[in-house]
Amino acid sequence: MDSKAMKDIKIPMKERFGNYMVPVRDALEVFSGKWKIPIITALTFYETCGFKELERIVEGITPKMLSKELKFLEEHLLISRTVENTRPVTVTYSITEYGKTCKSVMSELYRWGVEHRKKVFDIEGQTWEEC
Amino acid sequence: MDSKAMKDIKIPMKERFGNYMVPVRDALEVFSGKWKIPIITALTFYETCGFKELERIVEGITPKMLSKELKFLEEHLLISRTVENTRPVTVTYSITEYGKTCKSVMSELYRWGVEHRKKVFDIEGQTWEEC
DNA sequence: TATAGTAGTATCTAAAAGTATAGCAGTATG
DNA sequence: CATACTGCTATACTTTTAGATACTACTATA
Repeated sequence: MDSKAMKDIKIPMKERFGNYMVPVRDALEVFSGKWKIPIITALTFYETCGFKELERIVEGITPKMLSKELKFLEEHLLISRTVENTRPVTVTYSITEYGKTCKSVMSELYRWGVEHRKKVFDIEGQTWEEC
Repeated sequence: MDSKAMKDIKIPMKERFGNYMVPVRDALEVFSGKWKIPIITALTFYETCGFKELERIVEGITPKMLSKELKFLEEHLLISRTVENTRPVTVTYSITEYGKTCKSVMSELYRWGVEHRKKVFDIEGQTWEEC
């Protein structure tokens, strides 16, 4: 008997799923990293913030990272940047209507993360509350 | 009038949300990176695969990365590793029941990613189908 | 004039993530 | 006995990401 006929050869992901991974990676590009979700959450909560305000609200971020992430989020249409004609010039960042659609993803990540923490860390005798 | 009383000072995220970010980052740890989702998807689809099989299915991955990611996913209880008593020894990796709970997160990431691609890239005259 | 607040940029460094290449131990096939 | 398959590991390297530190330019206040 032909052993090659016996073991069914599993075809690669791309062949099976095509570009299934592409939008998933797009989404991950937006949500992964240390700072994007905290910034989105801050702007979702406060609606509008200045640069220095965000620096204080998103604790630990450096101006370089904040600047970089804000540019990224603006390019991805999640936030908007407005220069106010004040002295000194102030810049306000706001969540866009589109940016608010992130909530569903973030709450799914949160929901799964809470369960995951229970599942994985309860074994090691830790509890979520202690963190 | 006191200007400090006028502008409401926005308190930091940690103070406002506590450890809200912790489970979100836990979830992102599992789903971010280049290979974890492809591996989870492959094992969700095929149920059980050998190491070399995964190397072929998840195209482009190196054995080092595959080994590393499989260890990670096993530690996080998403997959199980079984050594079969055959000659030569074969090792099979399977998705666990718990591992299947990733589906909800992945489909949310997919769903949002598809919309995002439309929103962001249609502007530049590209369409999702071309990718 | 010194200080502090606005919004950032520039430069350098460290750490993490990923890639390339090679090799090992075991078994089975021709 | 050479080749090729199984399941990996080791080493060195590059690329990406993030962080630390300092600095600019402008305005307002004491």
